[in-house]
Amino acid sequence: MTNRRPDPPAPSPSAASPGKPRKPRSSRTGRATMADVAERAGVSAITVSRAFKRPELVAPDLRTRILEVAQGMGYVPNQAASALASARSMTVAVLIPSMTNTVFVETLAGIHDVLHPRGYQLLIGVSHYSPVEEERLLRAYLQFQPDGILLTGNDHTDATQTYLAALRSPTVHMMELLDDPDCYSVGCSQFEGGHLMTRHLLERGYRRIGFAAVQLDPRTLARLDGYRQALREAGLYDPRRVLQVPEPSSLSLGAAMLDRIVDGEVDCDAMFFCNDDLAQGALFQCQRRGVRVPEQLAIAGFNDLAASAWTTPALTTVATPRYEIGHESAAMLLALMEGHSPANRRLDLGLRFVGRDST
Amino acid sequence: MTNRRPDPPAPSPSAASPGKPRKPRSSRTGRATMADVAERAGVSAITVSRAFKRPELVAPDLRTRILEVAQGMGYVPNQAASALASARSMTVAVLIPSMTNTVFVETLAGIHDVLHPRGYQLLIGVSHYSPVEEERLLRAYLQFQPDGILLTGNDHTDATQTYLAALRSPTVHMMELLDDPDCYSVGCSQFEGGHLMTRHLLERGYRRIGFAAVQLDPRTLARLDGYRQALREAGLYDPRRVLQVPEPSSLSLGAAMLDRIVDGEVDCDAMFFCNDDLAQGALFQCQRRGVRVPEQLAIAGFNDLAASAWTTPALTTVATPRYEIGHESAAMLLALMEGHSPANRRLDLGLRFVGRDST
DNA sequence: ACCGGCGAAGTTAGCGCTAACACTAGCGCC
DNA sequence: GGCGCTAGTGTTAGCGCTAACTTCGCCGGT
Repeated sequence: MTNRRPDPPAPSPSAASPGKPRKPRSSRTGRATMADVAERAGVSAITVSRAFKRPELVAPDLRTRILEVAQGMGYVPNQAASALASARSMTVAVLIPSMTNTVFVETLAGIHDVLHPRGYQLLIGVSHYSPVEEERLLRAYLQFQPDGILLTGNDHTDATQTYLAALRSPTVHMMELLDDPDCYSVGCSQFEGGHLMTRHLLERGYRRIGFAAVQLDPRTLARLDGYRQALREAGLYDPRRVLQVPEPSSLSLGAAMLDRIVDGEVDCDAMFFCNDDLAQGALFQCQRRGVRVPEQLAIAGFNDLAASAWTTPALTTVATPRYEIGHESAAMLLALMEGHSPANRRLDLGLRFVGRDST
Repeated sequence: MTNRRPDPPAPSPSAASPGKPRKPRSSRTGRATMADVAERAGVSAITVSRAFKRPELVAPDLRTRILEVAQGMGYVPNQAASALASARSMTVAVLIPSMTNTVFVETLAGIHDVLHPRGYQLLIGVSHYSPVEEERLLRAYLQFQPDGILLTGNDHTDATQTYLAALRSPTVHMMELLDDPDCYSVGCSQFEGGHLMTRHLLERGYRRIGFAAVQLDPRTLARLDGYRQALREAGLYDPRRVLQVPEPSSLSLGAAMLDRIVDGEVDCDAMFFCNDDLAQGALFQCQRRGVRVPEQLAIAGFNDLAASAWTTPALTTVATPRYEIGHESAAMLLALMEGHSPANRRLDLGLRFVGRDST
């Protein structure tokens, strides 16, 4: 047993008299500190630090002993102190528009799978598709001095852009591909996706193709552009076939939109919903109302969510590489954080058309 | 126009010569510090600190001026330094089993809505239903010295329990209700939910009621217990009607389970799926195979996900108050973090039976 | 005049850790 | 036998902020 006896306690246990500078162990938090571990192990604090952070610099046996002592004392390194001293927070801020949308959750998974093994923690912020909220979140997260930042899309407030420019922190934009050569981005072309699906519908012989959009999401609008261009190329574009609503997408919104379509508000033989949620809602509503899909109305979605393979009929859609987007964005960010410069500032991961029975 | 001119830059912008101890502004990170703001505003650092954190202690005009100066310099407080000095990280660790399961995402939303306005940041960890992984995550998050901890369920490793006991950090367990009087918990009775649904099926006249479970989730097993007890009370329990698989739940797993049931592996006239994902998958598969629900087979789920109202037929299920669980857990944690003791250590938020067409 | 009290600022001393350098053996080498 | 070299450890000096005092000035009451 080593000598555990601390200096005798101060006369009054409440007020810490400013007496001797050397405290026995454990600060106000009651947690063991690195100095406590060092003392117990008979080494200096820096050696304990190295045993944890730079193991190759410490003799193996000593390291083992230090880790044992630390474990025995329930020592946990203090990340705040480490971040302050080393100017590295081992933290990455991730801003996404939504967490109920599985698209972004899968992106998060991809990010996590790359960054977590390297010791980075994610600070996840949900902007609810609002650039202003995004700015607020960014400001909050900057307090953590994140070593890197992952943003969704390129729809940011001026203040956000200013912050990012003033900061030296590496930043990667996910989902959309940016043209700005100073920005790093990983994603796929939403425009191309819209174009792709519309061409498919044209090939299938549909001539009165509608588009159903929610306005919140800028990616939706890029798909709309693709749709528009494809129809213009075919000489079939008619703005009256575009149905746009301000609400966030949901199954019930898709159902409601289908009602408006079937009830004659939009004259079309095929409807391209800007995402699978809406399309699924529409399909469900078709079942309820007895609308035959695709005979009476063809329905297409976007994203290829899990349930889209299971609806009746199964939904034609475009698969987006969202896990990969997260994965590759994180990999690119990692490279930037480690001072490398990635081969490509703009990584297009492509899209995959998924033809099923609904068209 | 106020004077915006900063001190002239150091002669050599690259290497900061180790000359005078007084640095002009901005440390190695290049970011403005509190001292920089203080100097510019002509006050001491502590006043800047107070202007941000304890506004009531600073004269209003001075405070306004300080905030303006800070804004102009792009100053962002350093959370690591603040945490170190104040022993408060303004951080809460949240451990959930899954992020693809919307149940937990909605819980997160509830947590966020309470904690975010109070300035707390969430550290979100996903354990993938593994107590060992949960322990690893907890250890990682303890480095952040979180001011509070939110855990899911009560299925933890011994080491996790030890950590929590050694720590003084307030902890609230979500989802399940714990009997331990030393623990705080907010949730609903999974057992009661299983019992409730099974009673409903009995009332409807079903006599050969099966249960489909995934093993990963302890909450699932509690529902199974409720099911078992209800059937035992009715003298109708038969273990051969319990279908248990090890995989994580998904639509396709539900579909696969339905196949096994319909193909004769389980003799039943009603099937209680342990969650809506499985039940939805089963319903989809019924449509494909032409199994009439509920005439040939009744199907029930658990949780009441959004899509369950839209399937054909609509799914009978039990609604769980997951947003509320998150909300109330966070509220309880907040009380604990602020030193109050909540009225109730164990908050049961109840369940709601949702009868629809599938039974 | 004097005092107490209060509101509003400043001073001092760390929080727990790590960068950067300093040191000490022990080794091989000409 | 002194040199350089490396591996392994220690010393020093902060990182940027805030708790806990201390100080200052002003007010009103007696």
